[in-house]
Amino acid sequence: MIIHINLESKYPIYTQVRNQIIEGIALGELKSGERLPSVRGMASDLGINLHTVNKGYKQLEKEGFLQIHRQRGVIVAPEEHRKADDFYREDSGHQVKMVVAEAICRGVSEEEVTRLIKETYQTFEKGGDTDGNSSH
Amino acid sequence: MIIHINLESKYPIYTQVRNQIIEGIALGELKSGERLPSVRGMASDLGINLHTVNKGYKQLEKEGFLQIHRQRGVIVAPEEHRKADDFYREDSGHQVKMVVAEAICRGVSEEEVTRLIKETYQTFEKGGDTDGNSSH
DNA sequence: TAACTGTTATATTATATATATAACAAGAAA
DNA sequence: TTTCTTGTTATATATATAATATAACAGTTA
Repeated sequence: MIIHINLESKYPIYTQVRNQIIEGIALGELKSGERLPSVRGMASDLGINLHTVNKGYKQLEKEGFLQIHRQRGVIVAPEEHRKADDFYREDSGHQVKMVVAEAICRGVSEEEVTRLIKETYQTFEKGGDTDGNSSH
Repeated sequence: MIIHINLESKYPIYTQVRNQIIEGIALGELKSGERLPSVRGMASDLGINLHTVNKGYKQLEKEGFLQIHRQRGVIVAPEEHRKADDFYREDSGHQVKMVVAEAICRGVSEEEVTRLIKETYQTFEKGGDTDGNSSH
């Protein structure tokens, strides 16, 4: 999977790495048990420091998306391990709250937001999906 | 309108101020043309520095939510002035993308996300709404 | 044995956040 | 007119975060 770093982004580099790995899992490009590049390999590919990659990996591990073994490397966690927990629900609840608040302020209706959600789901799920992310 | 600052939050103080003002507008607590406390007044109320308040106000002005006049103070911008533009659409599109990606990774269905959107809209719009934020 | 793994430690640089204090200029109110 | 209030600008300081660089460590794998 290919990750693009935008040095002009308002998001820190390790967050861009984190986000794009989550997108990769959602797209089915990264499957449970699949191995990710080593921190040195990924850093070298992206032209960034290994500690920056490590910071993104560590956050993903804390959030349940990855499993890190000191010598075996980094793999995508099994689905059971990344189930929705209270931390996730609080976090996504806050994000949705702000998206909706901004939408209301800008005169964007619930139907428009719902359509955007639907379209976004489709962009993630249209392709091949062999990791059990369908039929939920 | 009452703003609460959480010094332990992962969000900077000026962002908390910004977010809660947007929530206030969405809730109808803050109406178009309504005046906000001066930077000094708000800072004093919250026990923070006036520059921190100013930073939040400035961002909201840039985003079209507020209008700032050098001597007259700060007012909520009229609805026409805070219509959805390309910057907003790109920004909210990215936020929605990440919310959906995380949801898919955690086995949360489109229907569940849609329901959360609906419930969030209701929490904002159930009360009085006299600022034209209905029927969109 | 040699190469590779994430980890830890130390150091440095740059940027972001938050505060403190002072002064400015223009509008509003007395 | 004088006084007060407004956001703004400037300067300075402190702290936290982000990113990099370099080196070494301890197991795993080849």
